[in-house]
Amino acid sequence: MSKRAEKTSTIIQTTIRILREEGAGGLTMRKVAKLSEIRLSNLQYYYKDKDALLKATIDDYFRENQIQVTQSITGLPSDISFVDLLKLILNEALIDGNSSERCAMFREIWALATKMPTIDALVRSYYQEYNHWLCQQFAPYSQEPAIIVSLLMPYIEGYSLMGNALPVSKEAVIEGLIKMISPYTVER
Amino acid sequence: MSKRAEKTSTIIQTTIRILREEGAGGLTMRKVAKLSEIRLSNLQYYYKDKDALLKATIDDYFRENQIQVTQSITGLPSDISFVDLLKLILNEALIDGNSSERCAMFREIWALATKMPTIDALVRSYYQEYNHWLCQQFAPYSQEPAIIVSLLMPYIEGYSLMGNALPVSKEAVIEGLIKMISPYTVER
DNA sequence: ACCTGAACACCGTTCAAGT
DNA sequence: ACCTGAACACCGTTCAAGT
Repeated sequence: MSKRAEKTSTIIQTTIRILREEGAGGLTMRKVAKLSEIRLSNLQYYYKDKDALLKATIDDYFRENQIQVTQSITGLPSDISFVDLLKLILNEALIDGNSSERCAMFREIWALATKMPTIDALVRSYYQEYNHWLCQQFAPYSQEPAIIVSLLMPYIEGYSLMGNALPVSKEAVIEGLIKMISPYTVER
Repeated sequence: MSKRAEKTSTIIQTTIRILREEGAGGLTMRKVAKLSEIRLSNLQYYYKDKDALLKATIDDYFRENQIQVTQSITGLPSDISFVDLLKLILNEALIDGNSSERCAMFREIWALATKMPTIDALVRSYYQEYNHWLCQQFAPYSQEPAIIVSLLMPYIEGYSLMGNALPVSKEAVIEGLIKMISPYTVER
């Protein structure tokens, strides 16, 4: 690994850590520099300002995330029923946003995206790739995977924001979601 | 209106404006003071620190918001069909998060809530009241309004985050949502 | 190409002091 | 009760200077 690659890697990792633990408000160039054990001016040599650092960090974060997500489904028995697959996915995906570091990170990213077009583009293409991949996973089970994905994915993200304020339980929600998707399912 | 009420009101309004236009990152006590035409130390007399100002502001913002939301549905013909009512609501509620000031505000609030328990509580009770009110609106049309609300509301919030990255159009999504809700509908 | 420190205008918070 | 300015430690960014 080149010197540049090594340094930028530790910088990005420190930035992700701070973002996770303290949010964008707690992220300062000086803190990143100190925790990365370099000088402020050296940090600025690699990332000329805070925006550049944020862009690179979120870009990297999405890449990591995509790998994790992809691995989470592969390795399942290939003869699993669609309903069981959905139950599995929903049980993992529907989480209280306050309990999860991943959700905290995404909330910061969503807020940043409204003010930084470059990050907004990153978010959008992340979701597009995710959706596309999920469509492929659902294709064997449905003739309209696109509509299933379009009904599920926003719900999952929204649930992380207000799932703890709903009048029915998570189990009831999952049951309802699966019932709503069943018309799009295909017998095999 | 008392002096205190007058001053705090302009302070809160300025804060909302800055939050909307520049986000929490662009909000500074000094900027709020200047735009409210008072001294920094005077601002701090009313709100002892940034957290206190944010809490009061978001509290106020939710109150305003609740009034607007409530008014948006009242005044509809009372013999409107459930499907038409849902179409109306969804057409208004499913919006691209980048185009709306309201969404920008909510994204900031969600991010703040992860770090500030006091704001998290505000968000939660806002959603709970909203959901409860919506359940009442749906009660005449369904025997299970709670599950309908629980399926719709998170979707609406999630759509503001990633609606522009879905493989199908907004119209197709609305059609799908209404189809999914129809089992819960009651003939009148 | 990579790294440094000093300087600048700004920030939140504290506090002793006024009316 | 309401308002003030000064002081403190911190912030992002710029830049001339080093290797």
